[in-house]
Amino acid sequence: MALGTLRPSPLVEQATQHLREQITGGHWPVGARLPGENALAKTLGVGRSTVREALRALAGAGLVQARQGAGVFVIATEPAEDWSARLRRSAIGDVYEVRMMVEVQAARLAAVRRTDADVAALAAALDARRAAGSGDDAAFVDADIAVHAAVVAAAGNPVLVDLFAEFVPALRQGLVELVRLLGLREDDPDHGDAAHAALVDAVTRGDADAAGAVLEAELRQTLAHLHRV
Amino acid sequence: MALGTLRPSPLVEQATQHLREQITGGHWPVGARLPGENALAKTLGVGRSTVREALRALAGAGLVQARQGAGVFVIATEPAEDWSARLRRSAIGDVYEVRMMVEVQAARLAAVRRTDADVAALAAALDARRAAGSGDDAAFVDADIAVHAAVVAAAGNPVLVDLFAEFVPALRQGLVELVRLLGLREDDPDHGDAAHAALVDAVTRGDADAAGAVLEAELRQTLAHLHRV
DNA sequence: ACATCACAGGTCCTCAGACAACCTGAGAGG
DNA sequence: CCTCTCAGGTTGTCTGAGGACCTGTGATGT
Repeated sequence: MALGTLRPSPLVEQATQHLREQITGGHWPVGARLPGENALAKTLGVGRSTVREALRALAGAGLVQARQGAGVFVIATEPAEDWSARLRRSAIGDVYEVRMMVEVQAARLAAVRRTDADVAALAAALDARRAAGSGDDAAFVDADIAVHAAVVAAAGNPVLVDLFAEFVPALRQGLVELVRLLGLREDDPDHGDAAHAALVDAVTRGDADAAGAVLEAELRQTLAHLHRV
Repeated sequence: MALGTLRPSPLVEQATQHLREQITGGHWPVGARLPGENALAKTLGVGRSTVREALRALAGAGLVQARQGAGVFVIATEPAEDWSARLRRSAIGDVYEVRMMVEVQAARLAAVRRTDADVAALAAALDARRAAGSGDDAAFVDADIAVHAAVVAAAGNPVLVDLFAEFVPALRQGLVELVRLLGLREDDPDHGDAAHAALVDAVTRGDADAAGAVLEAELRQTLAHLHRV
């Protein structure tokens, strides 16, 4: 047995835990200013550098934020639950509706901002989707999502890319199920290739209205299928 | 001076960002041992305390773990951090752009779906915003955000409500700063009350086009201010 | 009376140095 | 081959110092 587990944890971790409890426990609400480093050091009975490292750990966790000359402020009271996981628990219809709202606007932006590199990536993703048409369901869904991700990436907003990435797990789960249940790929001989090609073409041409319309039509159709289930 | 005389952001954050990139970029895979604190200090051109705080921030984010006497080890390469924290680090302009895309569509949806309870909540939020017009900046920003949250809530999609909630901390931080820096409330005698009233009115009447247009105009104006900073 | 400005105090930021606690691997000894 | 010892390197902690920055306060001028 490791005797090391009995030894007291580093002071920094004790201090971090203590401060975290003050925050999550509501003693210091959002927006509150924490006592100064010297005061905290005295209160906790540790050195100033130890307090600084504890505060830095909380900052890394997104609970506090330091402003030079002003103080350290609480910016969140919870470790912020995983939004992506919450999405997976939500109704797929609700998720898909929001995804549609975001992605249609992203496609319009992409048509305006896409670079040459974006255009090449779009073409490659479209080819990959065609190639996956004969593969298994999961691989096809992945390739399909990759095309949509490429469109979002072409909008040139990193926050947008991150946001779409949050949707991917939930989308993947829901779409694989949908494809299996309804056999969409059999209903549709070209596996939706025409719609995706039209989307990529519109973005490449820089036609925002067409890009938005084509994408919205495609997504609305899938959304209708989801509501049928 | 390895980092130059100009300090756009605290050295700790620069060091944290640099180390984070090494990890997320795959330069240091999971299980790898980072160079010693003294070595990192020399490499980054900063003091050992600064390196320690940067490492502590990464530890708080769950990327690395320090073992006394052994070294600092990578325990995850993915930012495993929550989406909301990532938003706070993103450029406020990018965040605001995405927020605009989402919220304008939400407003259109709200105009179609709002219930009587939604209408009452909207009116209450609008009144609260008026009352906060004479309060301090933070309270006013909170009341402003509450109106927008009420609009999003009226769209009747729980995923949308969650998504907007993720934006709130980043928005709050950015807007408080903006209000303080530019003194927007002084430029605008009615504190943007007319625009908000028009938005609430359009949603109440069920006019989707008007709701989307009014909101887009207001958000685009604020976005322009952000780009001026 | 109001607006503007300078300033002092408090706060965080960064560095340097010192010592303690601890882990790891190499080598001595059995 | 196994065990023990130990030296070197590493993180943990504290102290002291000075710089940079923010904010409220009071003096000043209009």
